[in-house]
Formats: sequence, structure tokens, C-alpha cells
Amino acid sequence: MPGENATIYDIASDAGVSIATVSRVLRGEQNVSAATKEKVQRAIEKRNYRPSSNARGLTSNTTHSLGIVLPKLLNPHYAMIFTGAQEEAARQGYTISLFPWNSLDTRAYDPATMLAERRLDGIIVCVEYLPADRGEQVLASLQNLRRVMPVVLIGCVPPWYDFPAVSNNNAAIMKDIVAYLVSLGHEKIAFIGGIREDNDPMRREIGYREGLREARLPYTDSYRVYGKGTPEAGIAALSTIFDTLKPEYWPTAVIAMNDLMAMGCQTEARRRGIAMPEQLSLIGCDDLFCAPYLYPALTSINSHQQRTGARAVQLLISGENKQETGDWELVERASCARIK
Amino acid sequence: MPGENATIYDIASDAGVSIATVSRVLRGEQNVSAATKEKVQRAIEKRNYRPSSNARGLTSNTTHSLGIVLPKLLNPHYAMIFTGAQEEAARQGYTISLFPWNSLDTRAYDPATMLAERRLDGIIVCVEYLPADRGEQVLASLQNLRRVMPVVLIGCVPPWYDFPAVSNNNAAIMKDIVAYLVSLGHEKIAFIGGIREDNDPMRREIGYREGLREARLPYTDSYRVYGKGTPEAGIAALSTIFDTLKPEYWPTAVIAMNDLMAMGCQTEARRRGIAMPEQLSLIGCDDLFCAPYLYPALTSINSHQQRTGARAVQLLISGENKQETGDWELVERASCARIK
DNA sequence: CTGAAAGCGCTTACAG
DNA sequence: CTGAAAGCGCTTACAG
Repeated sequence: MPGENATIYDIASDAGVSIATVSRVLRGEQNVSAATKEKVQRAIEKRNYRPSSNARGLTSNTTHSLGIVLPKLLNPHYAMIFTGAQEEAARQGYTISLFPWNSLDTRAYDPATMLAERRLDGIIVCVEYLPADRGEQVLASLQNLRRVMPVVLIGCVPPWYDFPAVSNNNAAIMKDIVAYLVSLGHEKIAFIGGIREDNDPMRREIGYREGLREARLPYTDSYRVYGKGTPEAGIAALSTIFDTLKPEYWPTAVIAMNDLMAMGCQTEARRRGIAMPEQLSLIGCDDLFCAPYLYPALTSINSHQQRTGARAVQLLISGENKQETGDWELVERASCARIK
Repeated sequence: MPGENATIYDIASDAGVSIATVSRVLRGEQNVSAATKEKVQRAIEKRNYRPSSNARGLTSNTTHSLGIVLPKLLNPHYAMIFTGAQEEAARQGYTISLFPWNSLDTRAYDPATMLAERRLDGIIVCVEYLPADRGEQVLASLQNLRRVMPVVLIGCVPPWYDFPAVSNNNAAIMKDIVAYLVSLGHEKIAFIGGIREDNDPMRREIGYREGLREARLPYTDSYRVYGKGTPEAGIAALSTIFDTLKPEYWPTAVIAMNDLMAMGCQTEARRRGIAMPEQLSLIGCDDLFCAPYLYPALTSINSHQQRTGARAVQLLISGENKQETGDWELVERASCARIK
């Protein structure tokens, strides 16, 4: 069936007009008589005609399609960002397609790897999990990418990156979290997740330490466990803490870098017979759809991911060179309790 | 920066050859001397040149981009399908973009609504939640869509739809689930979720009844509660069952149409002080990433959604007119217990 | 209000 | 191995 697509010439000859006229009614221009507009529209419908976006794009030098580079969508956090971006793009008549990247793989940012052809009007790239020693490589790749098309950054964007961006201030979020736990009376607060990154004033590590300092609490290496953001890593991290420390040093609260890790922590704590939230408060980040249905229902940080995605699309399309920071809120549920 | 894109003419003149030659090295043809290939490639790199997909597509009448019509990605079930499709598309050099639809909204299947332009080489559409009285409308829309581009269906596809498809045999899955619960000694088995659809031999309803019949168990309307597949709907559905029935009739097992509803059921059962799995076994469907981390860990059906998405892309690109049925497996976890 | 014609940036026979 | 030229299906001044 497909393949025998009508062209503007078919419509023109069917309607007995020139292709210029067909083009005019297609584009909804005013200067066409009602009668000919009628004829043309009838011909279009009869043939089920749709203009070729390729031909249109050739003239306008535009594709009306965007790209977004994101880690695995299987983490609902990214699915939320993608959804927000997709909906905004659709609203503006754009299509958006996903380019996955493997964290830590610098090639993922390389335009040559990513885009064999020039078919995107712009691209959003999520900057995250950048180890210190790769920072410059990544920045160079991004600058290279920008030579080819407009770029907007999301994620935890270092402030000295000179790109339009809508980023998260992870440090400020962490500070809030620590303050919240302190307000519940916690003093032994562990933090799990992430990799060792440097040079970034917005990273969680910084906020964690700052939060402790403000509460006049000591920072302890034993409370800082690294691990990538999966449930399995959460299990491992919690085990590390509770296995390496004598019971009197066990933390009364654990901050997980995301809800995925927090889910693993819950499971592992349960396995160990640690009562939640009585003996252990737990807080995640991302406020995934499942957070309210975990046991105990998970307190988390909602950072409006859909809005982030939508906003990035707006910046991309408008071409504004702004750096914005997303806001967030702490969603209290049952997983954090007051210390007696 | 963007906007000043080099064209094939620039490269040709830089390299001192004709555009035909540039085109040849671009496409990796053999009949080019090593020396000129060198020159051309150098020019390409120097200018950071990338061919215009629009111009290429104009000649080949192809866009190398696909579409997929899916309900909300915020349900990880669909994110899995999308991911599988996206990865396979990328592997084959295609880009895929998402077109969301509102369930029950027939217009969502209408090519005119969905695609103002002809910019897709084909489209995958997820057929689900089709109320009986809309079936014909939807079918007509799909046939209309097929006039414009190749279409592959996924979801619960009625067998009399004459489309290439990779579908789920929901009836067979439900039969399996009932048999599994019966093997654990359950006789009071409720089923929640879905809408009243008719005419479809693959729908869950059918399998549920058939499973009961094979176990020589009666079908009871009170054990069949409808509701769309959200956690909130799961809460409401479980409430309905336990509120309207005297305790001696309370089901000992509940089948939820998906894990989302099952999550709601867990929460509501917990609120009511119903011990799980001792007093109530629960089984979901989709095997979401969070299933192992719920409490109790949720038994569910894994139907290889990523594979489904990938397979649909393969059918779409190859043009095979096949109807396939995906397989599935029951993943046992802690949420189902043997009846004493 | 309408048409003829050039041009967008490629690919592809066809010559040589 | 390489080039000149036609053609893909539109849009857009430019005339009328």
C-alpha cells in the first residue's frame, strides 16, 4: 500500500491548479480564493495526501525533530524527564527521539558517534555521573556537538559550563535532607550512592557535608558509601555499613541518592530484622511513582522531572541562552521517624 | 553557531572534486581512488560536515524514522516496550519517536490527528483497552493509517485484525495464573482490573473464567472488580471486595491486571490489617523493576516487554506480515502462599 | 488571486 | 575512477 504516495503535482493536476497554489492552501495562506481552496482540499482528501517532510525540510533547513540523550529509561526518573520533554515537543509540533548513553562513556557525547546525519534541530543532553578525570573530555565533546546543532543541558550541570541548561542543585537538596533528618533528632546519618566526582560545587557530597557542618555533626567516612544507583547497589551499600560497624555506631538514618537505592536498602534492612522506621529512617530521591507503595512508604524528593524535560525543550526551541535551576520539595511519608 | 552548515558543494570545492565524488565517499562506495577519498575525507572533517537527512530522504523517499503509539510511559511497562523498540531501531539505523494516546480516544489512532506530515517510515501502535463499542472505529482508523505507512500492532491484538503484530495472549496468561493459585490450594480467587470488553478471545476475562472452570470452581461476579490499571484503582478495587463481602467470603487470592494495581492492593490490605501472604495472596502482571522490592515481594508475570518492542521494530522494518504471540513466565516471589 | 521558475542538498544513472 | 545533469517534492520570491 505505502510507496505510492501522492505528490503535490498529483494534487495540482487533480485540482487543475499549479503546485504553488496547492502549497498555499497546504500552508493555510490567506490569499487563495475560497473556490480553489475547496477544490484543492477535496483533491488532498481524495488522495489522502500528506506533504513530504523531507522536501519541506530541504527548503526550510529544518527537521522539526529533536533529540535527547538520557541514561536508561528503565529508571522511571528518566522516563519522567523524557515524558515531559516529549509532551512539550509535541505541543510545539516537534518530534523527539531518544539517544541512550552508557554512563561514563565519553563517546556517548560525541556527535559523530551519535548522529551520522544532520537530522535534528537540536539536542538535550543529560550530564550526570561525570567522574572528575573525564570532565574535560566531556566538555570538549559537548562543545563539538554544539558546532553542529543547538544544545541544552540537563542534570547536574557544573555552573562553569557555558551552555543553556536546566539543572538540579543536588548540593542544596542534600543540605535540605540532612537538615530535615536533624530536625527529627537524627545525628548518625549515612549517605549512600554516587561516584567520587570532584570540582563540582553542586554535587551531593558537598551538600551532605555542609548539612552536617551546620548541625555541628562530624563527618565520618564510614557513613559515606559509594555505589551506582540501582536497588542491588542499595542492598550492597547498606550491608557494608551494617557489617563494618559495631552496633552502637549504626546510623539511625540513611540517605539514598535515589529511590532505586532506597528500595534496595529497605529490602536489606528487612532481611536483617531492622525495624523501619523505628530503628532506621530512610529517605530517597526522585519520588518515583512507587514510593508511596513501598513499605514503609518512602519519603523522597520530588524535583519535578517532567517540568525539567519540558523546560529544556522550550529553551532548545526558543534558543534562549539561560541557565535555570529546578526547584524541588521534600515529600514526607512514613519512612522517616523522629528519634526518641 | 549552527545555521552555517556546510553542504556537499562546499566539500566538493574544498577537495577539488565533483559533488558526485563526494557523495560516493560519503556512502562508502568502492570505486573511488584512495587519494581522492583522502582529500574528500579531510575536507569533511575540516568543515565538520554532515549530510542533510532531508536531502537524502528526498531522493530515497525514506526518513529512517519510526513512530510508536503507546499509553503513558510513566507506567514502566510501556517504558520497557519503548526501550526495546528504541534499541532495536537504533541498531538498524533508525530513530523512533513516541506518540502518546489517551486510552479510549479513537482519534488517537487517526493518522490525520497524529501525523500532519509524512515523516515516518512506519509506525507501531499499541492496541489496548478497546471497549467493545469502539472496536470498529479503531479498526477503521488503523486501516486508514495503513494507507499512509506500514503499521505493526502490539498489545492485545484481536486475531481477526489483519495486521502484522506481536501480541500478548492475555487469556492464556490468566489461565496460567489461576492454575498456579489453584495449585497453591486457593479456591476463592478474585480478579481486578480492566474494562468490560467483548468479542475478544484473548482478553483476560476469558482466561480467568476458563481457569476457574478447569479447576471446577464457580465464577462469582463479586470476585470480578473492574478498574483502570493504576495503584489508586487497586486500592479502590480491593476495598470494594472486602467491604461488600462478609468475611467468610473474602478471597484468599487476588489477581491484579498489572503490578500497578497490585501495589495499590498491598497498601490497602496492609491498611486493613490483612496479613500477606498468609491471609491474602497477591499476583500482578508485568514484572516491573520494583516488584522484588515491594513487601511482600510481588509474584508477577514477565512477558518480555523489551523483546516485544524490538520484535515489532523488526517486523516494521522488514515488512514481514506476521502475527506473533509473545511468550511469558511466572516469576514466583513471596506474595503468594500455599493455603493451609 | 494565481502561475512559471529557481532553488533547497542530496543520489543516481549515464557518459567518458 | 570521475563528472555533468536530471530528478526527488516541496517553498518562495517574482510576475502578472
